Amino acid sequence: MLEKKRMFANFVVAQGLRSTRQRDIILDVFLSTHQHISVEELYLKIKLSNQGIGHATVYRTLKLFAEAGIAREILLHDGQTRYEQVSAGEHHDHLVCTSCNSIVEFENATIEQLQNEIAARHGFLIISHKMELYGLCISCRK
Amino acid sequence: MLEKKRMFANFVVAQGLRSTRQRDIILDVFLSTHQHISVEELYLKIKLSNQGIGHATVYRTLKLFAEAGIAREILLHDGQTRYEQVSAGEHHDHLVCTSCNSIVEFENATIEQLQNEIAARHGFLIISHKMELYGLCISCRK
DNA sequence: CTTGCTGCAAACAGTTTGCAGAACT
DNA sequence: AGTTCTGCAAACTGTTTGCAGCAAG
Repeated sequence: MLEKKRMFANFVVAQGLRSTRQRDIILDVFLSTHQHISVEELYLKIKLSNQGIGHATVYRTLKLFAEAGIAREILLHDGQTRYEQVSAGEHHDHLVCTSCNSIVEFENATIEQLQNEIAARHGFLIISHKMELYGLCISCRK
Repeated sequence: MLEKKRMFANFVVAQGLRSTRQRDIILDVFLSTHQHISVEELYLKIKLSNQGIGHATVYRTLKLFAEAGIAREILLHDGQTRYEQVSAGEHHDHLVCTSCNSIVEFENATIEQLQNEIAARHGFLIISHKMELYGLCISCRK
């Protein structure tokens, strides 16, 4: 939460962007949400307490959050783009070499997103996942 | 291939739909594709050899294929809906409910493909994999 | 003061839909 | 003959963009 505010603040500075009232408000509201929220839902939530923040700003700001690494775009099958918080405790997946047992960690947002889609299709609410790819590492292939 | 044509034919009969020239053509072209193809790409492909099949028909027909279980919608981040063939013999992964321990099998060619890409990026040769998504199933969510 | 940011409305892109005519059974 | 299906174009929906004014640095 504070962690993410700091992350975004750093990002803003690093990219030479500006800190604005709107971005602060949108970040607060976004961080107060759970699950994946659509842009429209977030926009309406913001509108409740803060007049005069437009759709465009919400769209633009969420893209910034994604770039800053505090939000992730989720695509479901309802034609709306949703965003979810990138949670700190997220773990990495693994490439495991069956020959020398070396392990390489990796992460891939697209796969995570597909996992969410699959879960949604089955009515599941994903809490965590485990993915391990087994094979031969570059040195053991030879 | 023939299998899928039969599946669709059965579906058409079962649902009291009609067999039409357009649906046959679209199915042929779709089955001749690999990977996930966008509706527009498919439409253009069809147009090459068959004049006068409209966008709307392609959209409507692909939805039918999905209902019939021979195609699957894929969402990437480019704003276009894509479809991939549901291939038999695909490896299944699992959705596991942490509350009632029920397990739902699923399969997703796109994830498999991404896994290969990731592996390639790290010089790995994938032999097998395991993916399990943990969460709450539709009945345990309530 | 300079430049980036915002809100608005218009523009866009992909998809869906209404309808009259064509095609299947 | 009775319906469903199709093609077209218009309508829709979610998202992006151009621009004039506003605000942060």
